[in-house]
Amino acid sequence: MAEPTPALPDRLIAHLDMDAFYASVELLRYPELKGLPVVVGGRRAHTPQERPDGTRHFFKLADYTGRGVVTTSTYAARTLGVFSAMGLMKAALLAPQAVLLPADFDSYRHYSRLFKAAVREIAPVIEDRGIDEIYIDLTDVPGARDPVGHDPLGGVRAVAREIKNSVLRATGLTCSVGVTPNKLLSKLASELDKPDGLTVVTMADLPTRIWPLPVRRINGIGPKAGAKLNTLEIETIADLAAAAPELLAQHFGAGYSGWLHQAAWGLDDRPVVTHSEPVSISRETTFERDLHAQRDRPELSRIFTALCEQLASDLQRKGYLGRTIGIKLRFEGFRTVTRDLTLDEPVQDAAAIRRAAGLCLKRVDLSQRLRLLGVRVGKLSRPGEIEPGRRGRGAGHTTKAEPSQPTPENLRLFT
DNA sequence: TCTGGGGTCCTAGGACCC
DNA sequence: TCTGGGGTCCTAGGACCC
Repeated sequence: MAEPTPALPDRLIAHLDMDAFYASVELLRYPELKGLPVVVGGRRAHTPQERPDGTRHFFKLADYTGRGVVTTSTYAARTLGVFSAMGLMKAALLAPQAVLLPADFDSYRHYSRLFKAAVREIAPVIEDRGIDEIYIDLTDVPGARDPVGHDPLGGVRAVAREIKNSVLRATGLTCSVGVTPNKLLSKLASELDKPDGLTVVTMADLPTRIWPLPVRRINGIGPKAGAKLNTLEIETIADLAAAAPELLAQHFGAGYSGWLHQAAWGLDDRPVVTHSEPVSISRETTFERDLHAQRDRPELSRIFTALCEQLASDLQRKGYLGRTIGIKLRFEGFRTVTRDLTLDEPVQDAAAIRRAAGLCLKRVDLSQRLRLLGVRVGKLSRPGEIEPGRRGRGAGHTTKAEPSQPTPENLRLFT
């Protein structure tokens, strides 16, 4: 009698993450940079220059001045301590000789479409998680549940291998794939053997593969929750799994503490969501230098109008109207403030957005200098669509927003 | 050496309606 | 006149993610 085949999990979920995506796309264009520390980030103006002899001049990180951050770095740059979201000025201290390239999102979107199309031909149930990663439901992919030899997971391993090969053929880029019974574990698993990894993790592997990791690796535990867990002497996912649920409930809300416990035990039943509608669309910009509402009024006014125009064109191109218009301000010192206003009828044009955003602006004290200005549109609908969930509030419209800080001198600052 | 730009979701208080 | 409970919408802020 043959051994009974061990039961496969109900679901087979993959997480696919492109390796150092933006930087890798740049290396396709500039192969002479392969193996060197390269950083993508900052603003234009650092585009490599072609020399008469056909070679290229690249800008060095040391040459950079300004407010940018690292968007991606190559693995060579990471060994020097340069990681995503780090300020470029700080990165320049760690790796002055690293090559700096400006981000080229059109190109990244192109490769993003290519890799997703390649995956879709093999496994059509895909959830978009941004430009460089996806979840894939492999449960019903032909062959995924077939054992290979004595390996019950041989079939899904082969499918994942095929997906990786197909992505490489379509783009010239490598990716890392984790396959587990759910999204939470797959996201962790895809990182275990980066770059160019293929990692299959079952519930039985939890103690050896997942529990030794720091809690911060869990998608949903950020800097704040991570630091708080550490003060409770919860450092690893094993510590979190062993923590008394009452202890967690004392320090985190009922919902979050329950989720923390479930996550540590590798439990997650979220489905792979193949389609979703946007909730909001926004545009924001950080200034090269901090601007003052009065002294820099013309410049601020121009930027404000431009943001509204870009936003309106985004809405029109994507085919949405929005009923809630909001602004975001970031002051010197990084304090961030938002204001929003919900209109009776959805709008799509720059003038209406600008008008509503101007009303929001009047509710903010503008005595501090600004480093960022943003405009947002929410409560989106399609043209002609009856807005979901909107019930008339009568003609009264009683909740007229009051200025949260009565600052009459703001009234005509840059509106 | 200060920290981008695009998002989502959650919480909490107050207004308002039944 | 006082008390009250449920449900939804609006607004502001914050945590988190890519």
